[in-house]
Amino acid sequence: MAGYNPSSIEKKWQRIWQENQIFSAEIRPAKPKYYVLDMFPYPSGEGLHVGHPEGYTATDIVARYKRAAGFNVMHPMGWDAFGLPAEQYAIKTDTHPAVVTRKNIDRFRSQLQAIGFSYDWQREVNTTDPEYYRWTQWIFLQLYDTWFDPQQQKGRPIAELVAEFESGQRALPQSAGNKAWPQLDAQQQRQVLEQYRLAYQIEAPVNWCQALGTVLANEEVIDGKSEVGGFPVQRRPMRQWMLRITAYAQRLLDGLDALDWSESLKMMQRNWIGRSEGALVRFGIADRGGDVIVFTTRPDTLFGATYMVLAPEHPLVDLNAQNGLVASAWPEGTPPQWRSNANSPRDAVAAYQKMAASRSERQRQEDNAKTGAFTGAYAINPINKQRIPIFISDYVLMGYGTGAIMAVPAHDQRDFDFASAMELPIRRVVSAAADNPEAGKLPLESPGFAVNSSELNGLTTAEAKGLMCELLEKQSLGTRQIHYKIRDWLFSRQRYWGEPFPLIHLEDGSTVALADSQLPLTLPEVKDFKPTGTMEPPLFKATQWHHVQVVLEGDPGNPRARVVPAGTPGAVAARRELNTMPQWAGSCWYYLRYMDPKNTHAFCDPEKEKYWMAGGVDLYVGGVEHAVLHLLYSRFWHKVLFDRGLVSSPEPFRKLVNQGLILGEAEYTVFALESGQWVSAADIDPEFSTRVGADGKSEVISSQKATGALVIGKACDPTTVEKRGEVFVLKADAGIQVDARSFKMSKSRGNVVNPDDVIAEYGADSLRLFEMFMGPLEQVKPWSTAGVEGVYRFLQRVWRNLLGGDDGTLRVVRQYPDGGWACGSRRLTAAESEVAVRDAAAILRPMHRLISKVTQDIERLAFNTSISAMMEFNNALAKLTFVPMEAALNLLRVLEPFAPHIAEELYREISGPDAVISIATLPWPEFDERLCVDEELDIPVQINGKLIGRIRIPANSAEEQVLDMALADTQVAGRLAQRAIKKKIYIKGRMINLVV
RNA sequence: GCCCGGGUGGCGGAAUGGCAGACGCUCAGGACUUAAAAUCCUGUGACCGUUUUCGGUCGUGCGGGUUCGAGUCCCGCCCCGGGCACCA
Repeated sequence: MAGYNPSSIEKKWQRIWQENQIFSAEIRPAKPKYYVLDMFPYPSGEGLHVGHPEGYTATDIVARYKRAAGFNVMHPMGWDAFGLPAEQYAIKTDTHPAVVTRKNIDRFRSQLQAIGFSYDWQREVNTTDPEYYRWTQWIFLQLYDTWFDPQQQKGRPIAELVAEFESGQRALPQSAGNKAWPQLDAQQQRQVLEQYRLAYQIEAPVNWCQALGTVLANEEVIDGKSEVGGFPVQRRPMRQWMLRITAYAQRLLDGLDALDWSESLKMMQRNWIGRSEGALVRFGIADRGGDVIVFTTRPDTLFGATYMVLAPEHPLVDLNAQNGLVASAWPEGTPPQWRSNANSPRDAVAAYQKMAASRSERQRQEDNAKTGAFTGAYAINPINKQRIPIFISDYVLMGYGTGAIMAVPAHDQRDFDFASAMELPIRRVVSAAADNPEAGKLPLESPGFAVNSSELNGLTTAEAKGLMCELLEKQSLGTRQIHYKIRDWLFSRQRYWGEPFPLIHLEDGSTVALADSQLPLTLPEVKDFKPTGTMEPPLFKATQWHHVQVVLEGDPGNPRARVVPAGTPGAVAARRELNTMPQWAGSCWYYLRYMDPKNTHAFCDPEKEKYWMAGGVDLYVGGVEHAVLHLLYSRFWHKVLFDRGLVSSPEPFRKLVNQGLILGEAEYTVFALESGQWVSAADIDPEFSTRVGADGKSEVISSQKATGALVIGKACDPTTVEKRGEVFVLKADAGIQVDARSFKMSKSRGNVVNPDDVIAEYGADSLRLFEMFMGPLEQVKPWSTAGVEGVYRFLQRVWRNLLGGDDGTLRVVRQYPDGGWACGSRRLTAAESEVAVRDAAAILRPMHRLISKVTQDIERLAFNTSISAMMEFNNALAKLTFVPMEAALNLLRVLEPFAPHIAEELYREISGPDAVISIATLPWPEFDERLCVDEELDIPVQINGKLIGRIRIPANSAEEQVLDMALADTQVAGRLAQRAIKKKIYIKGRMINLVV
């Protein structure tokens, strides 16, 4: 029998699985379902990297294990294929994005298939397929047709809102101008409804990225730059589509509690939603009337409010507005430090607004110094009627709360800093608890007891908050308020490669949903899909597609539009929406489509949804980078679908695990000046940057701390360094510290590992095995080529253990009913049979232990220790002369989820004509708890917690017997001498401790 | 600054409060070989003593505590990674 040669067996088995549909999932009501899901990839032009197969292998192991354990498993894969990178590439190479996308998908699919994942490929989905995005559009229309009822905390159909308006059960909004519903015309009714829909359009400042030619969601902007490409992003007013995710903020927050997700991930979502409890407080404007409303989380400190601050963009300080509060002359007695060398408040405010507008988010963050301008206006503190000055400052953000604050410098660091700069009064209203080490200091931000606060005095901070809210509410000066940081989701993009919105704009300015029968609304085939260079989307150029004739159907206040040929009676001219949806749209619901991917009547058959989604997806694995984007968006969509009765579970993903990043191979970097003289890593600036050196290899550049001289770091051979204490140093010069770490894989570093290369050299099974053997799934870990060789050697040993002894013979033996033993077709001699019996007895208990260990470890996703257990068992097999068939089959059965190709091949070889078509169809082996422990155990004996010796006992010995044996042991007896034993402790099967 | 993770040999890591370092890598020595590779065997936390069998001491970031017993639990620090951050 030839040795282990992965390339000759892997393709073969992939074909057999495919041809026999081994992994197809159909509803089998008798079996419990198990839905195991991967985050589907964005098929980039780069192809797979080793990070993809990490999570995919983990889910594949669980899928294969669960199938064997009697579950009906759904394990699908698909493509998240709309989006910017493909479009950017298409523009650069002047290829249609559809062509680029198709090519990338084909590449990804063949790469994934080469790894041998047990996907049900008949369920493959592709977000750019019109038959898929037809339902993305349809679900968007459900959002468009839903309003959020705050009383019921639930999304309801627009028709129910109309009914409530009609019956007068619900009051119309103020914008309806005191009219009743039937008095409004159709256009007015549509406008009222727009204010309630979960999908709505507004003209508002948005994140515009000139380089990408599109707007971006808040979540896609990091430090004022686009997440994709790192281009600058500006705030600009534009008409945009928004999704009212804020309505679901509380539901999204509450839903997290019951989910089996990591605490850190839940925390990220909680932070993003950003709930804070406080109050809205109304401050009257002095001498002028009107008021300013602020949001505060510390209503208890209202007596300490000594001034107010508005954001520079606040409407009340808009110098062009009618109702602005900025004074035209400095009030009498304005101190010079408030005047900022300006002739009037108007000048000061104008100058400050200009300065603030020119500062980027980044600059604002980096510079924490407090600046501002006095508006010349005063407000009245509603609780003590004090006159307090009103300032503007960019430390107050228009985007949070009301864009205005009451400043309490004694109990807020920022207010304290501003008050110090402007010489404003600071009034302590909270006294710290006695044990608080910060007691004497200001500002005091921690809770304590109210002081200088009239009727609040003596109350704890929590009590004072409550009482203040009551006082405010009684006098109509304010209300309790829960505020969320999360903003509505900006949902439109000015790009070509996305789902078109199924919406029609009428000439009267109202917007109407397209009729369901007209879905999918496909992207027009255009030659020129490039950004227009203006703020108009590329679809603007598809004039024919863009201008249409429609007829309206249904309730005139809430109609649907059908595009008809020109000249159709009743048709009116209209335009299509030209924006497209963002990349996240398709991934918001793909896990639902897998259940019924070819359905042309619904996004998913309700019966199938009920079966597969009961309790949600059972296991979802993917990268942590989607913590607040995809995972929040799809929870939102899911909850809307749930409210509308379209899905049966309130949360989509019951258990979620983030796989850890895989870093490049560990590198040792030694630093030197340009002269070549070594510099210790301890003596250089820890801020590195990288570049490509003259020899084409990547270099690290930094500077020498003492002199500032340029220092160049180059990779050095691990054999030239050694560890001294905490650090690595050069063997040649122990004074020179070397930087030792692993870097994120990147093209520029040249440390990217391509799975194709690993498969070509070691096979898919070794790739899978190593990815799992590296360490815990969720942990960040460095790649190691030597490690891949390690698992490859393990697989070779398994192969040789079963198929080739040292002399090249089959080593697997089986016993016939007549009691005789055979190795293949050869009967064993009497002497050999005796050996076989002994081997079978020797391996019995290790075999049960193996099954037990692997079973439990897969359940807790501890794949690395499962593999260790298999290695140990295989090492035990190597010590035998013969390998009993049962031991071999069980090893292969538990190996199959991890390394399926070799398991299949060996199974076929050793079981000959009895073999079933695939080992994957065999049930998972059972183990006997009693056979998992050895018959005799070595038990360590300690005296006062110190190891003295060990005794050998029968496994099921009673405590008393064991202790007697311990005391009888000569080693122990000698140590004990005649000291009295105070306490005897026996932990069953573990150890003995004698306390003297 | 706030909130999560995490710190165990040369490296990746293992260990329901019960023999720390499983398993793998690396390295060293040996066997096989004309030789090399591959393979197999042995050893591989540090220090000390015998320098061969063997024996001893220390050891899970640091300092304390609980416990018969702590890598594991509690308190206080240090360091690393990640997230959020002028969010009122």
